[in-house]
Amino acid sequence: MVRYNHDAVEKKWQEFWDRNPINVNDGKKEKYYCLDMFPYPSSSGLHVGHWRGYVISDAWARYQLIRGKYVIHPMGWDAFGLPAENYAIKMGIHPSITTKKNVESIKGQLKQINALYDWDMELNTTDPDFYKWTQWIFLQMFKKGLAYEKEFPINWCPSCKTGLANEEVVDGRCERCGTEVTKKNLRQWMLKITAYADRLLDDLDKLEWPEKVKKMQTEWIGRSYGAEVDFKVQGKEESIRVFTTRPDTLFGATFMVLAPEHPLVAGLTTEDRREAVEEYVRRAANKSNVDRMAAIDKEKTGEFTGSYAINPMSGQPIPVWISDYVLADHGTGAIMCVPAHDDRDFLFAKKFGLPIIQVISKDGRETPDMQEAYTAAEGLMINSGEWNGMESSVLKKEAPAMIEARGLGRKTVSFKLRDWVFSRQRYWGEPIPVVHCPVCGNVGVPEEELPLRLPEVENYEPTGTGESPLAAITDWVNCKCPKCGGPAKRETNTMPQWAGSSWYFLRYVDVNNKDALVSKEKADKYLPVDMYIGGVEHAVLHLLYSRFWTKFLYDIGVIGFDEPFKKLFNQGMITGKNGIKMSKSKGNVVSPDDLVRDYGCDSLRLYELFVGPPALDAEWDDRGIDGVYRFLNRFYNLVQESSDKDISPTKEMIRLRHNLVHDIEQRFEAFSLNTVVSGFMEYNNAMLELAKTAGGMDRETLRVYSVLLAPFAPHMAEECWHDLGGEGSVFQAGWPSYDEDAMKAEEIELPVQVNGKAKAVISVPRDADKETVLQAARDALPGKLNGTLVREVYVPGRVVNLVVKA
RNA sequence: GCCGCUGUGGCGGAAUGGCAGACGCACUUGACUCAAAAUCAAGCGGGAAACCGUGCCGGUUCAAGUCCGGCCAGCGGCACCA
Repeated sequence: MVRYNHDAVEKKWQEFWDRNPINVNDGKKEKYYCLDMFPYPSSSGLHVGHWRGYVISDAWARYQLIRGKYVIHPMGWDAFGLPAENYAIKMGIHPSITTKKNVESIKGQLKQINALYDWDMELNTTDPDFYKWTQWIFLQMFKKGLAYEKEFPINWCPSCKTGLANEEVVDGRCERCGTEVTKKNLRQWMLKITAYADRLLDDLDKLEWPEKVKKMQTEWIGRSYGAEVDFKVQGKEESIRVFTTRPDTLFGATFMVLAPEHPLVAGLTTEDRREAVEEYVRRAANKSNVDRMAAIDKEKTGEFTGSYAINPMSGQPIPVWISDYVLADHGTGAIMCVPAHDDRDFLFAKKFGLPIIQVISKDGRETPDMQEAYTAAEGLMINSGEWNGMESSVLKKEAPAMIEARGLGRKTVSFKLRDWVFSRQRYWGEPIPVVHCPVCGNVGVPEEELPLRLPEVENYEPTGTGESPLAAITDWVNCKCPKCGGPAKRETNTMPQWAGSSWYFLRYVDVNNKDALVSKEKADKYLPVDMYIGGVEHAVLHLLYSRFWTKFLYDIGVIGFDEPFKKLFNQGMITGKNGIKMSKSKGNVVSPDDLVRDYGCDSLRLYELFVGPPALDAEWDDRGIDGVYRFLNRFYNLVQESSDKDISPTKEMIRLRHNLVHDIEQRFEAFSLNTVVSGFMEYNNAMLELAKTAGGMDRETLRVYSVLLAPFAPHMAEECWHDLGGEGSVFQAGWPSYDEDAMKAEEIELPVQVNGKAKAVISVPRDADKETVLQAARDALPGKLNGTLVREVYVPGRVVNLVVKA
């Protein structure tokens, strides 16, 4: 057995591909855009988990290439972000230097994968030629009123010393560092993503994405249909506006609850209640998200304001309370409470002895002594004046229009999605291109002045006061108003780490364009992304933001499509032993570098796929790589043994060839990449068996095998392709086809069951008739049929089952 | 609490309703070798066998890991969203 020298072979073909490019854009081929989520150039480098996604996408990209497409498969760097900045704070080294160094080392690691990456398209979000366009997009949003300033209590990470978007708060903690998030009243730049809420939701239907991700976005956007209803306050001018999804229960509203932060609270509070209410508001303000979530399922708390509102349908006065179970930033920050038909209102009413009026009933009668709320919209209306006797489910749909017609409120839609808090009080990000002028207000930096470069600073340390480190550079901050020429100050906040990644995929195909972020012509020709591969952790962050930006750029005519990623695949995470996430601090990081050195790129590529179903997490175990390495050696040796012989294919060999193509293709198309690899092993084992008697395999079958193997083990495939007399490159050979008829054997093996349990195997001609098969089955089981044969089942080509009664 | 995913040998895992455990790892034995490694060959769920075995309990079917109903466990998402 000849040992396959992976070092020499892989080096040889890498040089060959450098001289003879295999992925050539001749302008005629159909394009295929296969994209990886680009990495953050971290100092710890790549581990075997990063490889997995890159290998999956590269195999898919190479498959498209062999199928005759021009494949766009770029790579770049999402390089703004906290680690480089924190390192700068600690060591005083500018983030751009750290970033550059990390990019170089990771690029070296990436090259070991030998993906089809077109490095001429490489981009970096921290490159001024790139972030010029990030700023340009912001300016267009500013012009359209989609970027606006607002002061309000935002999520604040005390450790990162910056504000956060809602999407960056996970379980009340900072998505990055895990620190409990607090509230801080800050002037912020906001992006009006809520203006796109309906489209972001409805267009999910167009996407071939994992249902899980679509569902997460659906829930995040959180659309609910209902009505806004105004409740007049007794004896006062004001009215309280509520949002409800259950206007059908309006007659059952026996009290109201306002969020403690609601602007009307102070005005509604009567003197005798003031002390208690103010104390409650103070305590609620100090509660963190984590505290608030811990309070779910616990007893409700609240205070009576002393005021009453009028139920607009029944005309009855109902007390107005405050409680922290009502959220200030959802709906209108106030609710009507229908204790008979809402769990939370029921608990609140029980706790504080408030009246409960049942308005929906299954049988038209009141339920005596209700023990829990009846929340279904099913049943007949009772205690509801003119609505009595109506079907609740019907009324639920019709009530908003009826309420609107009577001038009590209006039909409306509510979303959970909030506008995107877009400014960060940190250094290492894109400067927000706005000037604050005391005369003209907020003025956008003129487009011809872009990029607005990030200035050098002495001190990167975030101030923690809500001011960016940039605020200390007075000669940068002080500037002239672009509109009136008077003295003005620059915006000192920077953009969040998600800015560049919201549009980078558009830039790859026109990476050097000085006049536009992408030319219309190239955008039409090469975009959007056909297949996007990455982890599931960005389901409501990057993937939502980039959909928003794409839709905006579509609306202003920059691009001609409004969804960035047609297909999405989320690969599972590779973990260390016992499912523990690989991390430097846990010391369980497995580097691909040694494995590439010892086993070669192809072996590691195959093993990355072989570890398990690509969508599921997998525990890494170094030992398994021996299996794929042995397999590659065996295949290599079979090729060596066969290449100089002229073995004419037997029927079995031809049949194997067609079955091979069929099986690999089917598994590949189904993205069952682990079974693609095991399929290669199975067929290799079968070929070795046939080669024993024939002295080798026929060259055509081995050539076909090499083509199929090429997306996964490109070097081995190219080597064998050439050893077998193939011309050019294996990647230009075209994807082989198969013939269904040629796949079938003349004799087939059929399992014979008795009462559904396998007892024997018979071999019959492929086209044998039913009686012949059944006779063969009976003959195969002498003595095992103790009982009366009551039924014989024959599923052609599959199974025989003899049903016997004792 | 709600939603989703997962549950199969010592391990990773495979099975369009049709021979459960493909493929691989680990392990055992043999060949080669002075020896080891590598390689090759054989074996490898339990049981002496009949048989029993895919988280548990039922059901549908000639036939269930697979379909249906009800549970249990682990992981993930959402969570006082009106």
